Amino acid sequence: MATLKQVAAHAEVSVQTVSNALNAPHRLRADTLERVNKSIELLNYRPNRNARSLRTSAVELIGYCVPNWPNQTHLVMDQFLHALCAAAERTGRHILLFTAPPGVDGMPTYDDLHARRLVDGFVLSQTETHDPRHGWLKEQGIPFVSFGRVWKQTTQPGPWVDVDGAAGSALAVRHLYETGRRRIAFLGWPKASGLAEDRAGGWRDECKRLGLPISGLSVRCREDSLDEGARVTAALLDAGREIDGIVALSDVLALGALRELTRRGLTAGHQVGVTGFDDSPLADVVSPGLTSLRQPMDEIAGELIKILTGAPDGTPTERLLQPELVIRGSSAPG
Amino acid sequence: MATLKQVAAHAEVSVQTVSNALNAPHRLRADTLERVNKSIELLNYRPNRNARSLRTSAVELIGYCVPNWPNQTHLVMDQFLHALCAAAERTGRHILLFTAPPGVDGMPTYDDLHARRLVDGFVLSQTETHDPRHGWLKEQGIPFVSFGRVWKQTTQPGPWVDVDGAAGSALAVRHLYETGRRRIAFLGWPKASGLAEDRAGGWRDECKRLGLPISGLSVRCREDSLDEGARVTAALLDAGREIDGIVALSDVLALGALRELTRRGLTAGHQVGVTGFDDSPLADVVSPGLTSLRQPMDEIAGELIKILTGAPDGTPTERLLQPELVIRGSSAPG
DNA sequence: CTGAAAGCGCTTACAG
DNA sequence: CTGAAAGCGCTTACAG
Repeated sequence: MATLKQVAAHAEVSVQTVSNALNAPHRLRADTLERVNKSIELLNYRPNRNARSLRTSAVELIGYCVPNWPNQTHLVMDQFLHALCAAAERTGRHILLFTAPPGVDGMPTYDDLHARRLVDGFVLSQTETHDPRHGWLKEQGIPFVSFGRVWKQTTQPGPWVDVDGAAGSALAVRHLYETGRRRIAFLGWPKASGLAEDRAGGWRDECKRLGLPISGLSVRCREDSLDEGARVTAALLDAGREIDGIVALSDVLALGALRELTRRGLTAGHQVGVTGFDDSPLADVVSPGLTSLRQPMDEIAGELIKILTGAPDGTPTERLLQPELVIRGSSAPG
Repeated sequence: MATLKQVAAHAEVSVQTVSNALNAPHRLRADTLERVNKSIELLNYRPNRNARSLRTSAVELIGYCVPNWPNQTHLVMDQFLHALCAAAERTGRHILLFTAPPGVDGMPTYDDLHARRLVDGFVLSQTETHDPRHGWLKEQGIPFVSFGRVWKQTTQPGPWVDVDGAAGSALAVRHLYETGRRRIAFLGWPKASGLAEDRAGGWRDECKRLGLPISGLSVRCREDSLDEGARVTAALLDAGREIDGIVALSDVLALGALRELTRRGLTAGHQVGVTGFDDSPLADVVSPGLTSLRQPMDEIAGELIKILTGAPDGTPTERLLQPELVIRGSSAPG
């Protein structure tokens, strides 16, 4: 491997000039620049990143904790990681993956990675209600940005990017309404998580706005599973709610609803319109396909990187992005 | 941040001694070691990784190209990444994620990451038939290990770890046989990929061994989609093949088969036993669940890291691991 | 516009 | 067992 010194010798300039050619080319006279660049190319020179990082104390690496929740598979993680990676690379940075215990037990790992200068900062995701990581990192002065809000806190520590769940539900309700549905149920999650409340609120408000009934049409599932989605759908139908639309809080729940409809000889997208959330690979697995709310991954990733790497310190930044309804057969006009 | 120098001053030893306390503690006298360690703890010292890497020219980072194939979602990628990360961390290393164009167009990216010392080497996955990356990397002398074989080459460049697809199919056939099935079909893939041939071969051989028919029972799908799995299953049934078992090359294809069976009023796991490959999250999405062949992710990851970081140069290493059959309702005794 | 010098924080032979 | 010195490959003020 060629070094800066060798390039300098070859181009008959000082190392400083070569460094400038790379990092501040405008400082060089045109002919010098050209000569240096020729030498760089000829020697196939690539700056050693470790030397640079040591000097500048910036590693241009962003830490991301790869989640491991067997009970809640992150079905769009590959999409998210690809988008995050691509966004980081657009600024000359990369993503460093690591594992850590959940919650506060994982903080020493975050701290260590930062202290040993393996990363400049972190992107947090899989945010939980009362997530302790944000406050901890902020207190330590470790740079981070969160994908997802920490709910149930008056003011969230640090910057975040999230997708507007309420607007998503409203979009789904409006779409079902426009395809002729008038009794639209909502399938929610177990305990009152912030995310669930957000999406439920959007359903409720939009139904009210459209003059649709909501009483008895919102149900909570015990867990995010297909079986629960099916069970709850069965309960709604058995109770004689006469529903003709279902907005489910997740694709998994929505698929459960579809299964129950099929089992009863009802055609999803015909008698009952169904929508899910996140536009996971599951949405394309059923037939007809599941209408679902897509998270704008590229935009999310772009904002995360921009905030983490660009925002001047102390500027709390918050970005709420809009989901997009991907329409498939499960919500075809009835 | 405390530096080595400050720790040395605090412990009243030379920097060299502190370095030894960290990297070769056996060289220190017990009391010196203890004194140094106390100072390290007191000053909350963490060695700067960039300085270390600059000196040793090892970054302890392993590159992994995050795939982006919308048409072939990597359904177990999160499992793989978690296992890979954990295995790397057990050796003090981490995973660096990056994106690159597919095929030979991506090689400059690999080269650049290595030349600029962002990574020591690479883990390749999503290996394709005739994958050009292996030969290229080997030629450049860039360390790598492949998860998955490059088929159609007499001798594959570089070390690899893979899962025995033939053994997997054989396991599935034997299981279906043991639950009473005697006419077991195989759902394969479009063109003759090495992976597809491998798995098809296992089905064929095991059927022959058990004295089961194979003629007309092996079909190729045009793509890895649910619809194709369903279409091909319908064709088999319409042709009066009287099948009572289906070994599918992927979970997606298997799910298609299940859908078609359900559509015809047949109960999977009752009249027809069905198995898939990879034990993706999809396997748990259907009801009854899909029996599928699980790849031993932790073992795969462990071997990959061991080969990449431990093998002395020039030792070509090849590891073929065994999949495990995860039995669910789709293959319950008929 | 260009260059000589110092220094980022470590590790590695080499002496003692 | 411990220490003084050199050096990994860059960048950053600072002079000229």
